[in-house]
Amino acid sequence: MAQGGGGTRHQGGIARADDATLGDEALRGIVALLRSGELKPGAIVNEAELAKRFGMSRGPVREAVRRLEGRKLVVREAYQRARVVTLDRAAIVGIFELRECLEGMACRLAATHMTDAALERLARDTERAGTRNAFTVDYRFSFHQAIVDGCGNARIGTVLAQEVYDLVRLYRWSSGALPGRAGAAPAEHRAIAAALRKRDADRAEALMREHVRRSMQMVVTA
Amino acid sequence: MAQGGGGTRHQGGIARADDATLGDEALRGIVALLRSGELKPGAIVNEAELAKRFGMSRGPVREAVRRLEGRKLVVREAYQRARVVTLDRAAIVGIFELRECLEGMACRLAATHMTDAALERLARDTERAGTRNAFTVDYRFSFHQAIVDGCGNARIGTVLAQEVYDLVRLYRWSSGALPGRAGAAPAEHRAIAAALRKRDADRAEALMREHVRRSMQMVVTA
DNA sequence: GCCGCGCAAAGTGTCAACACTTTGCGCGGG
DNA sequence: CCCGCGCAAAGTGTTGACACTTTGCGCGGC
Repeated sequence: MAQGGGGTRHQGGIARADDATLGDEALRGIVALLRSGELKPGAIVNEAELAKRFGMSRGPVREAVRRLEGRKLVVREAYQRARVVTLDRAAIVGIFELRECLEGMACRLAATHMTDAALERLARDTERAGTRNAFTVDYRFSFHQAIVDGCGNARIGTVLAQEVYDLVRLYRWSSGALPGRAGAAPAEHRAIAAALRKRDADRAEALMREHVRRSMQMVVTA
Repeated sequence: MAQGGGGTRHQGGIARADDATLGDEALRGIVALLRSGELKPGAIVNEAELAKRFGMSRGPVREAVRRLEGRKLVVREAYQRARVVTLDRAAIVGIFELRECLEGMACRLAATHMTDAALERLARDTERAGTRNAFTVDYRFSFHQAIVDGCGNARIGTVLAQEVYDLVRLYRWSSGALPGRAGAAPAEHRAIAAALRKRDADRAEALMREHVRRSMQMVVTA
C-alpha cells in the first residue's frame, strides 16, 4: 500500500542473491562479522556504519541488531549504544550449565527417537574419529548436532543454537585445542554412542552431562 | 543528531508513563493483549492496527512484533502476515520436555546455591499451601519461580520465561484446574522442598523432573 | 596546572511516505 | 452455475528526514 519510502529494492546497487528480506540479510551479515572476529566481544555495534557497509538503510540493520539482542549476542547499554556481549566467568559457567541439561535431555530423547540406522552411523563416525586424527571441530560439531537433530524436539535444538552455540562460537572455545582434551573426548563420545545404541536413555543422558561438564572445566580453568 | 522524523515523542497525544522506549511499550502492550486473550492463538497481528491503537507509528510496533517472533510467541507466514503461534500436540510435548530439563537443572543448582533462610521460607510457604485451599495459580507460580530465581543461573530463568512460561500462559494451561491435580501437586512440592532443605541435589532434580512430567500428562491427555 | 561548564558531534528513537507483494473480490467466459 | 482472470485493497518492506539523548572535547575560571 504505502510504505517503502526508499522503495529502493533493486535500485540501491547490489542485488540481493536470495529472496530473503534485507533484515535477514543484515542479520546474516552481522553474524558473519561476529564469526570472522571483526566484531569482537565488547565492540560497539553502530547501526549507521553497518547500514552503509551493507548498502541498505538503517531500518533493516536496526531490526537485525534487535534480533541479536533477543539472542543475547548483543546487549544494549542503558539508553545508548549496542555492544557485542562480553561474558565473565559466571556467565560462562551459566552457559555450560544450560548446555549440560539441554544436551543431556536431547541425548535422553535421542535414545528413544533416533532410528537404528542413524545410531549405527553415529557410532561408526565416532569410532573413526577416535582412531584417526580426525577429531576436528567439524566432527565434534556433527556429533553433538546429530544427537540434537535426532532427538525429535526441534525446540531444544533452537534454544541450544541461540543460547549456547552462538555464544560459544563468539568466544572461540575450541576446548579440543586444550591439551589432553582431544584425547579424552573421543572416548566419551564413543561411550555415549554405545549407550544410545543400547537405547539406555538414563545412561546416555548421564554420560552426556558428564561430558559437557568436563569440557566446561577445560574452558573455565584455562 | 538527526532521526526522529516524526519527532512526535510528546506531541502525538498520550504521554508515556515511564522512560522506556516506545518499542518497549509496544512489546508490553502486545503481551498484555496476548494475556488478556484478545489476541488468541492463530490471530493475525496487524502492525498498522496496533500502531493506531497504541498511538504510535508502525516502527516501534514492528520492532516489538519482531522481538516476539524471537520469543516464538509470533510466527511469520512465509512472506506475509504475522500470526500468534498455534501449538499442536507435538509442540506442547516439546515445550514440557524443555521445561522438565530446565527446571530440573534449576532445582539441582538451587540445592547448592539457595540460602538456608530462603529454603526455610520456601518449605514454610509450601506447607501452608498444602494444608489450606491456597493452591492458587499465584502460589504455584511463586514456588517454581522461587527455585528458578534462587538457582544462581539467570540464563536458565530467562530461557524458561521466554521459551516456556509465555507459551504456557498463552494457552492457559492451569493444570491445577484439572481434577486430581490440585491434590497431588502440593505433596510433590513438599517433597521437592524437603529434598532441597537436605541439600540433596540429585533427589531434588529427579523429583522436579517427575513433577513437571506429571503436569505435562495432565495437559496432554486432557 | 586542574577542574567544571558548555557546545558541537555522534548516535539512537521515531515518523510519514513510497515500493513491492499478496490477498480477495467481482466480472466475464465457458 | 462454476471456474479463472484481472484489478483494487490491504499489508509488509524499506527509506530518508527529523527529534532527542548522550558523549567528548575545548575553553575558561580557579
